[in-house]
Amino acid sequence: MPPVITPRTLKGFRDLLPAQALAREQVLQTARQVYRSYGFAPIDTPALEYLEILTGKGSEETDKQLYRFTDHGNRQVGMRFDLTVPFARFAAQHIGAIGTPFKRYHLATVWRGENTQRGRYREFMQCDFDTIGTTSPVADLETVLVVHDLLEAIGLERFTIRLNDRRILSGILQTLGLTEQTTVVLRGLDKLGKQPAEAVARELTGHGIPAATADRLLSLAGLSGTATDVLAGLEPLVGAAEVGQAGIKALANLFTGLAAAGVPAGRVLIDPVIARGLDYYTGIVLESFLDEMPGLGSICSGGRYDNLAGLYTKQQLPGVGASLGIDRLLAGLEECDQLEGAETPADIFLAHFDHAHVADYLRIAAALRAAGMAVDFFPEPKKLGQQLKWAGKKGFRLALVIGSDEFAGGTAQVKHLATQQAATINWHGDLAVLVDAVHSQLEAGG
RNA sequence: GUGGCUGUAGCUCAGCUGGUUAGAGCGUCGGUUUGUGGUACCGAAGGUCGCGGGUUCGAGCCCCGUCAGCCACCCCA
Repeated sequence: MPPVITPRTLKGFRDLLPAQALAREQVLQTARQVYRSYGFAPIDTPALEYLEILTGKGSEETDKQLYRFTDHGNRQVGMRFDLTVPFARFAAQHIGAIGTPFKRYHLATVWRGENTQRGRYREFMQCDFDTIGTTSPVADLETVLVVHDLLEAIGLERFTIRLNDRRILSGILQTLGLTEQTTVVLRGLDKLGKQPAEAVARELTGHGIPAATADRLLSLAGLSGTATDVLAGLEPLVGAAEVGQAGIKALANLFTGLAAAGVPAGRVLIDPVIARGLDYYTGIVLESFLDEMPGLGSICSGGRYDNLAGLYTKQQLPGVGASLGIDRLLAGLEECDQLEGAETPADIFLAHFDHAHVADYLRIAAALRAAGMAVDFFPEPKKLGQQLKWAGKKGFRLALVIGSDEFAGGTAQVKHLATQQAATINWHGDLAVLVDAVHSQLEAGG
């Protein structure tokens, strides 16, 4: 007997059981539907890229997190750590074929060799969508609308989209004379949600920023209320800086658009502290949070950038987009027990009751499937009670019980597994009648 | 990557200052006589106490390492 190998998965990598995989697939399907409803088209790119493509940005952080290796052809290879960089390469390479404006979505797995935490894995999926080749505010508005529609379509009850515009921050930094310390300031502001204001203030003054200036920056966090209120509060901080004024105006217009599109007030608000770590954002930036779990972090983030593919082409490609972190979202929902527990994708359980009628069962199952219903036919003629117990646990909606008595009488029993209510169908051996009856039972079952 | 906490049956945990064959609830499986589940009763299976090493007459309990999870920093989905 050879020793068994311990079954295990790598840190940050995990298996999905049916309930989790079904939940993920359902969200993916929702994302596809919403993205497509706005005209975004799917693309795909390889999981592996030439290392130079991925490290081109030169950020040491991504360098550290990259999974990299040398392949058998002695090529330096990296695994993609997001979908934006591969998209930039893709756009640069194919812009002649796709033309602008171009709207794409991309649902795929990415890998980051960073430390794990709740909702943070080393392998996870992102659901990106972007519009490139236009600087129109309509595209910005549409991005927010897509995020809103998506979160709503997923069935989230309580979520908040937080919006800001990098130009406002730029304006404030200009007015305060802190343009040189942009990185330090934005990083500090980003922490305001998690850390006490004093700690952030200390960090800022530690970088040589005068205490009075730091206080003005921190006052950003105190701004709250409606979009109009917050923007009014930002005016004096932005002062005469033109970029900042442009940002304020853009956000004001954006909120007008959101209202026109029917987004409920309160779903989207302005958070002047949102900056987003990535340095390529230049216009609006957004993050979204589950109201119940702010600690989970943003589940859907994005923004506008001036030049997506500058590393790979001379052509300037502005764009705007966002990304849903589906695994983080699902981790959050699972923790709140908000995931549906079904372990089967099929609605109908067909009991294997009378072994002599296997051919009939197969015929019935085929007819139901042909009508678009998913049917699971139990493989063995176990005791009916056990079959029903199994079916109930798996989360089927209907159980179809047809034994020799039913076959003799041309009837069938349909059982709603959740409520235990049963109905008798008279189909007289006519499959079409049976299919219709089962279908209407499914609809009725809610 | 750095620091802190944690790791006992599928799940949630108990296991007194280290001492004989490691327990409970839930779940799973089987049964409570012939064709009907989630309630009740009976019974069974399932753990080399994450893994490896050390200290000890003796370790689930102590020490070291390692792997994994959680939290913070960092960064982000």
